[in-house]
Amino acid sequence: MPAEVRHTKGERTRERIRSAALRSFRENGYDATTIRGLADELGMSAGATNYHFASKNHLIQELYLDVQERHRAAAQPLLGDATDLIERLRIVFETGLDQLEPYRAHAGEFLSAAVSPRSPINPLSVESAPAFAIVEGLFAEAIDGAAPTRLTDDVRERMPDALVLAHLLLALFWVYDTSEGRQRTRLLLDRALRLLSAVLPLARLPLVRGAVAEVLALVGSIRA
Amino acid sequence: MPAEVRHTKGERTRERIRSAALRSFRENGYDATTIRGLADELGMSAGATNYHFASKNHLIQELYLDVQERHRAAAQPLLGDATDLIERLRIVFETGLDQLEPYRAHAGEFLSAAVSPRSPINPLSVESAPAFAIVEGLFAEAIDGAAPTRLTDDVRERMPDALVLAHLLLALFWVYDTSEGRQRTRLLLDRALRLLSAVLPLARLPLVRGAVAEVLALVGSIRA
DNA sequence: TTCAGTTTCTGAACACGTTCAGAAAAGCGC
DNA sequence: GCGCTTTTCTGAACGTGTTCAGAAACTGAA
Repeated sequence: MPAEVRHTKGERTRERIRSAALRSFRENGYDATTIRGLADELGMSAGATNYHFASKNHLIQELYLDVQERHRAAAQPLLGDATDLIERLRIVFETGLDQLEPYRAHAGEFLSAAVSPRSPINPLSVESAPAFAIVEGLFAEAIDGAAPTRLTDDVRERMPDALVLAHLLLALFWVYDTSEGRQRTRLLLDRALRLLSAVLPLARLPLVRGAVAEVLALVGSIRA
Repeated sequence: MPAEVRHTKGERTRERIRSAALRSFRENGYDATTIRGLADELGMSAGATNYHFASKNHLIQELYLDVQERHRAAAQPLLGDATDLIERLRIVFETGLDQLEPYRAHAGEFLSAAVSPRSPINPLSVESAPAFAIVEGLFAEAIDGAAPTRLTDDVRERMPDALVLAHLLLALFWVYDTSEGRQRTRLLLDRALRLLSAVLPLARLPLVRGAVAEVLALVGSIRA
């Protein structure tokens, strides 16, 4: 018996299924990854995978976590170099998109598998919260570490939550982006950040400020 | 032979399938509507439905058209009474949401069935263009019929396209809205329109105007 | 070591959407 | 009405995710 085999047999099997699924998702996409295929490869029956993961859908949750952890690993080192708020946001958005590239060829399959509000693994569900807490943390870090801006507190504190949703929207755009190398998504991000930097000072205007805060709060309320 | 039976047999069968599917979608949702169930009800074999509709997914296209035509029928009479641009937009958005209510219970199923970019019936696909042209026409009508505003032309002409996407986003929010009677979605719409009316004049500012036009153009480019 | 209790897995079954060879029906020119 | 072509439909088959009764493997206390 190898020295490092701790945990129960179940945990080991679960991990084997997890890593085989992640690899197959990346190589073959969601649809072409079949339960029976995974089971054959691992020398077990199809039903066995359902013992460890309630459904094929649940395996995507593992993919979320994997992507978000890579996102953090990619973004944090770069955040050290920038002080401007917009530039820091750009870093988080850009590195986030980078993590999606391996799944580009099959992005639509994952989208439709993940998007149903009934699904326990939809991005806004409670079950997905741990994964998206990572991204929210990144945005909070980007804001907190920026040179002092003239944001009012009510707007500032609602931004990370809204930015996570903006990031999900950008990813949605990315899925539908058919341009070479998804350059249109990158362009949109650049232009949207420019626009944001132009209008952010306006968020201090009396008429605008309250409306912005309200909309941000409502938008944020959609997450479970 | 009845007097009004024109068309070929195929057209009549296709129509029978269509209306049975729309009724079942409304009553039972997408998942619980099975091909075999429809076929039994209509006294035909399952394969027959596939002859008329390439896939179950394609039946949703019929639902799109149905919803959009009801949308137009609901919005147009009300547009006669309003002259303010924001109020006219509100009418189009509100009546659009109204049409979704019958499908509320199963909205998630339809979303995940419709959302894949690979699917021929995703809302941004060429195949969906006829349905969404209706909504785009409604928004264009809302803008054109409004009292003169101070919009610049480059922004004005890109608005209908962007508003259709805004409408899709609002519908996305609606799908995830768990509040009683989807009141949060209505509230968000109200507040977003208020915000829009506060910032729309700012779109004339030199620095902002170009950025707005660029972002609108990019956002619109996502539609096939 | 033994054995009872728990965890893990098997293998068959089910309902589903879809495909397709070929049968049946419809339509049409004569 | 006849014969031929085209349209429409059948019925069986396939592969899919999922379920579940019961078998097997594992675990820990006696």
